[in-house]
Amino acid sequence: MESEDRRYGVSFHVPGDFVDLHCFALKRLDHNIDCIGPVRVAQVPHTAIAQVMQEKPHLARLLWFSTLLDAAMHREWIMKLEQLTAPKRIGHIFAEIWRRLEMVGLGYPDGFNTPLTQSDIADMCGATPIHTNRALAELRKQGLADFKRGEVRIADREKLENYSGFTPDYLYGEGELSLREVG
Amino acid sequence: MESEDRRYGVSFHVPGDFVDLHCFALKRLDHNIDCIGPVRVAQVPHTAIAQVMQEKPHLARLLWFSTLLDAAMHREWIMKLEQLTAPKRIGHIFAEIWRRLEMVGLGYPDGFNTPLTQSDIADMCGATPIHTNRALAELRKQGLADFKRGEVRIADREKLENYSGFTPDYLYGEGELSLREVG
DNA sequence: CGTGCTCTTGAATAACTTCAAGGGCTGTGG
DNA sequence: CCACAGCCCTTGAAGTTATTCAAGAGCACG
Repeated sequence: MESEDRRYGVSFHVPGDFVDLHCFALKRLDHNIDCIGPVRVAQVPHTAIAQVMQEKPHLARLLWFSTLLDAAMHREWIMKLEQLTAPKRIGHIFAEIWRRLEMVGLGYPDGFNTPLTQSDIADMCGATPIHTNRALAELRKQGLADFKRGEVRIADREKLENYSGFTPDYLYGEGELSLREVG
Repeated sequence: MESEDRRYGVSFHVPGDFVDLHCFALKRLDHNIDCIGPVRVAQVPHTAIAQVMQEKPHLARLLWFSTLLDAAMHREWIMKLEQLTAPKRIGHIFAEIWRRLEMVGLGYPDGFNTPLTQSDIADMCGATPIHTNRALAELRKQGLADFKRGEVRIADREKLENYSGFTPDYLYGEGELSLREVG
């Protein structure tokens, strides 16, 4: 809680996400976007969004919905940071990553893989890398999650989610407004 | 960081804010809304929003903008919780409240008044009321801010904002898209 | 004139950071 | 193929920040 120039994470994206649609309406960006793993990017010019907004109200609402999803996730992160200890924060973010990867078909039955390092996780959990390392050891010891160089194995999903106070509601995964419908 | 049923705060509103526009597009609410002080409320039926969205694209974009502002504030809170110690978090939230009250003409040159108690502040800063109390004493001692039963006096704005790592960018107060233009 | 809420203080414990050092894996150049 | 550099992870120990438990003071309202 000292160093001025430490990086901090406010959210993350999985393949398929519309990245930083926010800057379309905000006009200016209040954060940076870093790539951790390899990425494939499609760009959407702002003029195209503006046109879609005008011509297809249903799609406009869908775009709006997608940014509100980001806000809902931000709120959950705020809860996480205000209420949970480091091991629980990490368990919580693991639960979120796993669910979100599954939603785009990239999860496994026993966990997931990620390009994130322990330092990256630390940045997203408001802890030092060292403390994060010890928290990970704790999760491992308790049989909740096993992180090893980007491979995360989770024996019992319910156990981990209960431990971390995670409920997937805020991901709005059931939505009839799901983005995936539009292809 | 222990008790299960503690309340936590993810944001606050000042008079004039469109409260929880999010639930229009999300359909379902992932948080509660508490009134701390006296309030005056105007309700907007969802059907009216839907109609405006369809007929006035410019207004639709304004509504969208207003929810993105909430998301930007969420991000700043995440930074605050990940990076700052309790006294700085409190200084930060004081700076934000002050600015936002000023934007609607409710601030004073030397601070602001608020119905918030120390416990409420604690809920928004992820600290216990006791620790919040000591952090407030620290701010007082350092001449940064003086909280006394809802009256907050700030001698030197710049000093407080520097101390707390606060910059008002994320409030997008200069916007040509400012909500106030529409009346 | 108490009852309840807000605020304050003290002391013991827990959570987290910082400083310091070392181990393990991977890729690269000699 | 080996040596080395660099990153990622791990561990120890001391110090700081925050929580918990406990108790009491100040103020407002009925």
